[in-house]
Amino acid sequence: MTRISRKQLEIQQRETDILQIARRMLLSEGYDALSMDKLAVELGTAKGTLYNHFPNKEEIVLALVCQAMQVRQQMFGIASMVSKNTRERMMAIGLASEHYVRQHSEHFAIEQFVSNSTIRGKSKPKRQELIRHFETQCMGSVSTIVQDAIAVGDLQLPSMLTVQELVFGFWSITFGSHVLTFDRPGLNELGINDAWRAVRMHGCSMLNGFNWLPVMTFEGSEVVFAGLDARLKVHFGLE
Amino acid sequence: MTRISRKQLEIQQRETDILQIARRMLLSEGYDALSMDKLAVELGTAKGTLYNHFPNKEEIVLALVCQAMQVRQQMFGIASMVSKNTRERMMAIGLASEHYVRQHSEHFAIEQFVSNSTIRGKSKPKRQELIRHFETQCMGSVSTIVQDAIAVGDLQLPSMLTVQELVFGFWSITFGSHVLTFDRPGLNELGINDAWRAVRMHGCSMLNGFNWLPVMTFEGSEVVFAGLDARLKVHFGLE
DNA sequence: GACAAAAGTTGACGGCGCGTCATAATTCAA
DNA sequence: TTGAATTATGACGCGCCGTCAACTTTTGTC
Repeated sequence: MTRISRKQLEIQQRETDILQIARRMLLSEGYDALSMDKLAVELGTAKGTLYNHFPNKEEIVLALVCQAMQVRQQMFGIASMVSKNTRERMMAIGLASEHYVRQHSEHFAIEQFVSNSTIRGKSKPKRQELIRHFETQCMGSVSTIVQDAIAVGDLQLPSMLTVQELVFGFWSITFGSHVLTFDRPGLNELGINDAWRAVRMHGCSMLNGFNWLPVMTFEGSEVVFAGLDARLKVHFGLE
Repeated sequence: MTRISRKQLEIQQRETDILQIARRMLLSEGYDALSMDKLAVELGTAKGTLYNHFPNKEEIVLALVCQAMQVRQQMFGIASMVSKNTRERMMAIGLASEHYVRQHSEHFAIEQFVSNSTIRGKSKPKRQELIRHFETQCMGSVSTIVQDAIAVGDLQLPSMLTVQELVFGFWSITFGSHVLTFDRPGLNELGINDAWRAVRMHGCSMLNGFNWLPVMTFEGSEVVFAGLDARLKVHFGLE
C-alpha cells in the first residue's frame, strides 16, 4: 500500500530533517544554540513529536557524532589502502585526518562532543556501543598498517609497546594538533604559521623516530605527501 | 581603621570561597552541576552578591581555568630548568605535563573548558588576555629550550619549521594523549595498557626523529625519565 | 465501508536555570 | 550625626528541557 509507505517515509524523512536542522544549529552558535523548542518550530511539528524520535537532546547530538565518525572511518579505510608501502599508508592516514578536519569541518566540530561526559552520560547504551564501534574501526585501520609493517620488516616494535599503543601515539599527535588548530583562537600569533604542515612534519618525525622504513627527510616526505594527496583527493571525490 | 579592612577582607575572602565552591561543583558533576543558585546557597549569600564578583557564570569558570593554567605554567617553568642538557629539559617538560594531569587532575579537567568557544565568547577581554598570557608563558618555557638546543648544537631546526611550530608538535602530542587518556572512557579495552608510558615513548620518538641529541633508545630514555622524575618530585613537593 | 485498536501528534505545564533590578541594609566620610 | 556611596537581597522575567493527558490519524479486521 502506498498509504503504508507514505507515513513511514514521512517519519523516516523527518529523522533526517531533525539531524540536518540540529547540525546547522549546533554549528552556528554552539551547543546552547541547539534548542528543542526552536528545532520543533523549524521542523514544523510540535515538540512532543521530536521526542518520538530522540529521547533527549543529547541523543540528537550523539547521533550527529555518529554520522561524523562514520565519515572519518570511511576516509581512514580508504587511506589505509592507498599504497603498498606501509610507511606511506601510515602517512596517508595522517593526510586523511587532515582532509577530514579541513574538508568536513562541520563533522569534526561535532565529533568533539563525544568527549563531553555530561552528554555521553545521558545517552543510551546502544548509542555508546555504536560510537565504540566506529572508534574501534578507525583504530583497526591503523593497527592493520602497523601489523603489516612489522610483518614485512618495515618496523620493529619497541619492547614494552603494543601495536595499539603505537597507534595511540599517532592518534594523539593528529588528534591533539587538529583540536588545537581548530578550537584555539590565534595560534598564528603564537608563531605557528602553517599548523597543518607542522603536523605532517611531526607525524613524519615520530615515524622516523620509530625507524619505520623508509626513513625519510622532510623534503622527501613532502614529495610523498604530495603524491598521496593527489591519489586521496581522487578517492575522496575532490576535483 | 580595622573597619575598612574588615569589609575589604571579607569581600576578598568571598571571592576565594566562590571559586572553591564552584570548582567542587564543576568537578563533581560537570558544567551543568555548576548552578549559580546553588552556589549562592552554599556560599550563604544572595545570588545578586555573586554577580558583584563575577558578571556571569562563564567568568567563574574561566577564573578557575586561569588558576589551573598558572599551576601548569609554574610546573613548566621548574621543569625547563631541571637539567643542563637540552634534551633532558625537553623530556622534563613532558614529565611535568604528566605530573600536572595526574597529580592536579582537578586543574587539568577544568583547564579544558578554555576550548569551549561558548564559554570563551562570554568572557571579558581582560580574562582572555590573562589566558593568553599563561599560554604564552608555557610556550615560552619550551621555546627557550628549543632555542638553547639549537644554540648549543643539540638540534638542527628543519628547514621551513619555526621554533614555535616544533614546540607545537610537542604540545600536540602531550595535549592530545592526555586529553584522550583523561576524557575518553575505556582506552584499556582498546589495547592501550599504559597510556602514560606510551606518551613518554612517543615524545621521545619524536625528538629522536628530529635528531635531537643525544638520540636515545627507549631503555635509555626510561633511565633518563626516572632520574628526571625523582628530581621533579622534589621540586613539585611530592614525598 | 465501518469500527476499534494502535500509533502518532499536540501544546500546555512543571521545574529549573541565568541574569536583572528596585529596594533595603550597611559602610563611609564629613 | 547624617547624608552619600557602596553593598546585599530575592522576587522577577524569560528561556530552557522533558512530560503527559487529550486528541488525531493510521492500521487491521470484519
